[in-house]
Amino acid sequence: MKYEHCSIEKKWQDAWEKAGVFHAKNDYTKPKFYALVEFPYPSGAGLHVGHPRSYTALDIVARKKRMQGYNVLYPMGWDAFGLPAENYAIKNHVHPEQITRQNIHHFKEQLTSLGLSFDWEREVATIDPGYYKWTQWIFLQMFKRGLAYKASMPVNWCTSCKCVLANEEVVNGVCERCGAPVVRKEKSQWMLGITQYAGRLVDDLEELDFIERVKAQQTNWIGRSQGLEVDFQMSTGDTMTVYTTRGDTLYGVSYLVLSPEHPILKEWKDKIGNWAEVEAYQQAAARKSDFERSELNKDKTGVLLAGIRAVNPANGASVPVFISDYVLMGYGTGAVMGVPGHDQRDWDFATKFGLPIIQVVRGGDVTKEAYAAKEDGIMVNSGFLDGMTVKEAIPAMKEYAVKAGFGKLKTNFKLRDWVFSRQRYWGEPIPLVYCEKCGWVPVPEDQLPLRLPEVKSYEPTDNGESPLAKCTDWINTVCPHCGCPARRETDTMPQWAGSSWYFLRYCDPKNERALASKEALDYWLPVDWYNGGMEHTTLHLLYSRFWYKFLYDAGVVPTKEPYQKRTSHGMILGLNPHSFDNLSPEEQEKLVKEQGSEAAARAALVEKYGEMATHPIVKMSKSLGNVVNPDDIVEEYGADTMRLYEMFLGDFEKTAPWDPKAIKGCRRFLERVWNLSEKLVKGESYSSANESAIHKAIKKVGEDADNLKANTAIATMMGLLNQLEKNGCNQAEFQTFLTILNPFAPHITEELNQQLGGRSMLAETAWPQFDESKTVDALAEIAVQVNGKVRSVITIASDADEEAIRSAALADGKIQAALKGMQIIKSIVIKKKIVNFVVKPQEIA
RNA sequence: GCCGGUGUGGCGGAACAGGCAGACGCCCGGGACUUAAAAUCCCGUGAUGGCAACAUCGUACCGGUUCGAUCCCGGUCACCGGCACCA
Repeated sequence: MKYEHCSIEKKWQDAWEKAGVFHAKNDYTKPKFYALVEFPYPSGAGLHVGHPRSYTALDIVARKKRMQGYNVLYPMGWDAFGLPAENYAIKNHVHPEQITRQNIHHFKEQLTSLGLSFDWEREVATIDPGYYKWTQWIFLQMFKRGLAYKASMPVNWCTSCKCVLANEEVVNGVCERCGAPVVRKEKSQWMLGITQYAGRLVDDLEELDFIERVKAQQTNWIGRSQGLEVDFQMSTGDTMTVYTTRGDTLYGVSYLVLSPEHPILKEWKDKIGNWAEVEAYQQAAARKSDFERSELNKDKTGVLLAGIRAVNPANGASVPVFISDYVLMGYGTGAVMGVPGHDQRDWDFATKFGLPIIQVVRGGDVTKEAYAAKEDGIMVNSGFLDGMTVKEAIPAMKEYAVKAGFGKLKTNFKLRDWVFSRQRYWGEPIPLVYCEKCGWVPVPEDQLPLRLPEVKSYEPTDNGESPLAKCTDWINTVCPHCGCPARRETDTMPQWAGSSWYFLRYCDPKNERALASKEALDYWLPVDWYNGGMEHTTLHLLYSRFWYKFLYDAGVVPTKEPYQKRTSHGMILGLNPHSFDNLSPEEQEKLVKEQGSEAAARAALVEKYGEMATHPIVKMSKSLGNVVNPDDIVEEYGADTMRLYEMFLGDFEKTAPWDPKAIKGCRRFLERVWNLSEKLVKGESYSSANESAIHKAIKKVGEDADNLKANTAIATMMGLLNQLEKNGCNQAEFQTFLTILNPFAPHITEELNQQLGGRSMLAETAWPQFDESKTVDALAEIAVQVNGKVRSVITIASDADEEAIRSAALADGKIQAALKGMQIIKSIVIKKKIVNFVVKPQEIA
């Protein structure tokens, strides 16, 4: 028989579904394991080869855990609200739901064809009213606790999506989603008070098993700094508070500088001698985008506030006051003290405006640049701080400032509150009503879900209103509180809303009375292992931790943190067909001949295709024609081959290029497994000399599967197969081999197991045990070195003692030759590993 | 600039409680089978020298610790990712 992957894979996918082997049990007495992958946005493009990398990795973990007797929850769903479907709907005049449902159907077929062991009974979609009822419910709980509030403020406005964005959605001044420029716009928006959780979101990372770069990135993004607020007496009679993390440099202050948006300026209007100039600067600053203010304008500008002076509370010195757009209103107090000797920005500003530069930490040359003092720098010109190190001076000044009454300790965060409204149609309606008398009033919980109304046009508007604003029948309602006429909120929630809690719904997806039952949440949470993309670190991952912590405080969920372990897969890239390195040898030769040299050939490619041609490995893109469609791979090689290759192509956490040739190696492996099985069926192969190799493989494959090292697990099984082919094997050994291969290549292993007379599915077979004593070979090969260089290898019983090993080494012919005329000074013997003789030439008597 | 990560054959990558560097696979070369090709199977494959046994050199670079370093320590360089006028 031939290995026909198509029929075999279909057969077993149907069999698993029929038997329901992947359904999580509602038996809360069993040990549980909750494995989670990020649910996809069901785009029209269908599955990308990147998706299965994550899904297969945790599928292997989930399948193995099931075989080990765990009650495993490995669910899948759809993050189904979102702009692409809405934009498609606008263009083609179909309802976004219709196109989204089609895409979901297609995605599900694709996922099923990969043999992923998702529990489809627990499938969820964020667009189901039965689901978004609870998204709305959570929002209302936040509203009731003051965590959702409406504020008018400058927001990020995407000029193409015609919609506001959260700070996390703006990347290098452009929209994270569509790449269009983002501008500032003053708008009234619903906000979520994530900053109230900033401290906990940093601190609680510590006890979690998250990969380092995720922790670092979140910590960075939250950006906690602990410093001091210092009050300066002003000539205007009031005080100005500045924030600093470097109180130790207070003696080095030569000016103060405020943000041009600082509200106190208005109050000082009459006292400022050059108000017209100040006002002109304010207006110029307001016109600049954030991007211009930060990226393009490192050159310092500003205006002196004529007639205003400030008094340094440390030494009584009077210093001038400026406004400059290098100071941000949104951080700290919107005012900073200028210490040009030790801060490069202040140095640039002071140099431009001819302000004094006072050195307060010894070292560097402050006439040339600011000296960024290290912790062990010594304070000078700083009164009572003189002679201290910077490290000592920081707390000393804090203590002094607090005692003297001009300072107080302050912690600041870079994290901003979450802008939560979107002016689009295809999102969850915000369940609030505005009443002239009562203000914002929640839609009563028994009226949830508040459904999206049908509209004629999904087009976003230029004036910044949601498409729902045109839907007058829906908007006009009565106040649930007083019964007066009232209007509904027309903005919708961002896509991140539904994905902030979806993993809770999987625990109990059909519950109509709660987002999930208490028992289910208590049993399944926290998620034991969550894998997802790095691009979600400061978006989805941070947002969902915040929602979860809120629900913890509200008594809904049982733990402080939602995810015990977080890993991240590297992206799958493609080969660049325009790179010299990826040309065939013939093409390379031809091009070199044409251009004269390899360097010239490379230059010609860059000339033709741009700088891109210097990168042999690039993101897959339609324009390069290097996009790989998973369906094609499944059809040609089969899902098992696809799974193996996705896992074998490199270190899971690193980016890796898809090599269309290398996948053949995985297919060959499975064909050899198939052929060996055929031999066994015919009774042509037998032997049992493989015991130790089998036990080693069970151990190694098991450990690797638990540690996201499927690549080496597969290499181990390839090595084992090489041995089984060479030695021959018996049926029991082979079936053990099939069992450990099953989580990786589930279809072919089920089929062969059945052909060999296996009565139950491997998916329901126990993961084999290994015997530690049998993983040890009776004989060990030991390298023998002389002065650190390997001169020979001896084979000796593994349990030989040091003396026996030494004697055996000394008896070896090659070693005797190497030791001739040498005197052994020292010998190192490490059992089962190595012998090293340290020698020097023998002294001649 | 700050934070995190990574540098190993022609390629993807193994090996890190310090102990034979290059597992496994791809590519490539040779052979078997075939009328032939594909597929399959066997052999070889870090570099240099040698018919060979073998020798020397090799884990980005410089230095240190050690009997012994891809691994630990100090410094340098390059690349990737994140943040960035956050005081």
